[in-house]
Amino acid sequence: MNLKELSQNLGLSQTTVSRALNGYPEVSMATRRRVEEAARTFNYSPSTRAKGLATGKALAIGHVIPLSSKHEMVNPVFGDFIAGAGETYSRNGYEMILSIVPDEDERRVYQGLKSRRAVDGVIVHGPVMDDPRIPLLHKLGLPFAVHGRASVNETPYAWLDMNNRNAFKRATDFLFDLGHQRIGLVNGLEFMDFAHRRRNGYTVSLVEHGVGLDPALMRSGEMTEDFGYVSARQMLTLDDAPTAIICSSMISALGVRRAIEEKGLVMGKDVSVISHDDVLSYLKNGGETPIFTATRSSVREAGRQLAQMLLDAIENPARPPQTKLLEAELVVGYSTGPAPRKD
Amino acid sequence: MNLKELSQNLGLSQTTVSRALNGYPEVSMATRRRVEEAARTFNYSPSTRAKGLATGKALAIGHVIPLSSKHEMVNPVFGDFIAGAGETYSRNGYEMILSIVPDEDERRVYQGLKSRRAVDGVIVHGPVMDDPRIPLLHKLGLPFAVHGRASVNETPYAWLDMNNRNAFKRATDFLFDLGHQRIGLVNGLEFMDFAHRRRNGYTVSLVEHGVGLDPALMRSGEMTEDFGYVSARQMLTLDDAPTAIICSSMISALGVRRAIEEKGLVMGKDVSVISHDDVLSYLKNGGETPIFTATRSSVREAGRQLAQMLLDAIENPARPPQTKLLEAELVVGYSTGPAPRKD
DNA sequence: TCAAAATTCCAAAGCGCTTTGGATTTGCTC
DNA sequence: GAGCAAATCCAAAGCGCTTTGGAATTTTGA
Repeated sequence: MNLKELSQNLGLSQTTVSRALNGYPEVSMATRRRVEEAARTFNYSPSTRAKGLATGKALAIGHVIPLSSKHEMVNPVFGDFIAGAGETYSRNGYEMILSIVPDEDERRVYQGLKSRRAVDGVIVHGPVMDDPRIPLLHKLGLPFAVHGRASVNETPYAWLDMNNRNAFKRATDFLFDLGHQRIGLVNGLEFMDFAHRRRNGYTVSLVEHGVGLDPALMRSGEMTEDFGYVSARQMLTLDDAPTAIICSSMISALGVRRAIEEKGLVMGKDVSVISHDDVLSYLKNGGETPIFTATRSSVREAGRQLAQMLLDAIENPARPPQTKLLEAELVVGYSTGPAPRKD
Repeated sequence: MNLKELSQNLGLSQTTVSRALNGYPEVSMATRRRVEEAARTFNYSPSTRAKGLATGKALAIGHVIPLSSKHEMVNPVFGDFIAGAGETYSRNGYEMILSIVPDEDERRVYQGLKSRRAVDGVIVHGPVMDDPRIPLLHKLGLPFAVHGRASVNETPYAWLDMNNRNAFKRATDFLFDLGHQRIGLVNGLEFMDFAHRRRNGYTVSLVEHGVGLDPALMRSGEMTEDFGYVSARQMLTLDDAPTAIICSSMISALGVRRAIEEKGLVMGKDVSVISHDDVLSYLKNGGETPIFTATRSSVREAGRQLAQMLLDAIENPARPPQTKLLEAELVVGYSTGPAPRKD
């Protein structure tokens, strides 16, 4: 069923039917109802392609997920982020189109999306320090919004980020308050912007508390369970082992816990652990009282909001780019406790 | 830059330029080269929308990810699957469009995709037993392919599945060979087709070995770390505790291991564990020698192949639906060993 | 050399929609 | 009941592409 058939069926012109369906005022209440009714029974909806051609809008947003050729890792956060963004899109009549791309092809993909006029804008995932995609997208004139930030870039752009620095500073402060002095960091890859900021928050707290940085307590890598395990194990075999560990992801926190328990220690008593919790749907942090003390910020909610920001920006290109910083909350679970006394 | 501008620029008609670009024979080698050259320098590529309108193809495949309103879980497997499928699409000039949909809206979404002519076909994710989407898609006349299978459905359809039954039968057999007699199962939700088949494989092996089914050793639930932990802990406190546990997911296997170690037992010695490993990029199962003995089948590879099957089916609608059953390999790691002697 | 066959190109229609510019009808006012 | 504004509707152009049906040019064969 297409517009022509529908309008013939109703004995109206295509114009009138189109207007009725799109809420234009120059059509009577009676006809509008009649048209809507017919559209429903014939299961008509306008072809996105044709509509797009006519309006010049794509009614689609692109998500380009980088797939590092080095580590071949699909960001585990992305499923939930996409789920959030998808809610916003479907509420606004947009499609989401997804490309998963080896990072050396990224430039080509953005150019393709632009020149094929396939999308009205894109979401940038997983920004790295001084991310080259930002000047590229500026140059292409393709509206975009970044999940996270890319330090060092000077031109303004739209982003939504969790306050990584602050979250990790607070987490570290919290551990100091509990009396810990030796605090380890199991971080993500630090060319990723978020990891860089987290380290920064951690560092600042140490400095403020007059504690020197110890490279042996600061690890950075792909956030797998095994990475958490290996990192924590190494730290815990040090003569001067940490009494607390801050961890960038729930998955690696599981590994950290394993290392602790393997040593016959008790998490939350001998060694405290704070993790960051993205509130991923398949990684629940316990029930009412969380297992891990964690800085918590829902990545799905971030998806919802950032998508909306991008749609707004597309709607209203004149407005300067919006930005939004979400504060993580600190939820206290069983994995932290007062520093054990040195005896 | 659009076709018109490009052709004016070259002093050719739109027809000729279009033909040159699409590999039609009625254009000389010389002009073709000239056209291709120009397209490249002007960074021209045809608008997908316009092309789709003209050809009647959408050049897009839809992925509708169900989001159960009950558990709100985004299937953690889906990121890697999508990554695989995406490779196939981009190689074939297709876009992937994604909808994440509360399952009560699924019907509407498929109808929408169809009536908006937004996609040429769809991939069905996460089939449940006797999945209603299959008759629905048949009725809509929307080409589709299923990742997994949906038992009980009678009409033929295209699918690609891992041989879940066989994998879990082999895993169970393997444990019997090692002398285990009490074997637990930590399965996914058993209204999901894959989980149902896995349980089936497990059951058949037990029966063949003359071992009765014990409900206390068979758990089914959302495959989180915590679910693995809780399930294993319960089993291990039984008087007649299992000496081996088979687990449907690496994530819950981590929980199973935790429960084992918490009891002061050693995995692979006191309690053997076999997991299914989807080879997710963020959940590496150790290095050369895997940590967990596992039935292994790459979900990313499944994505690649199923996408190709769907494209073939769209290309060639007359052909009867293709199906493909992938066998999982059994990789032996440190988590299994001979059954401990009863003393 | 000239007609027939290839080769190379083009004008225009059509895909399904929106939107402009106008035409027709209806409802009021006096 | 004439005149005018408001309400209601429509024909046709245009979005950027593919493709049909032909026209113009070149090559070939006798």
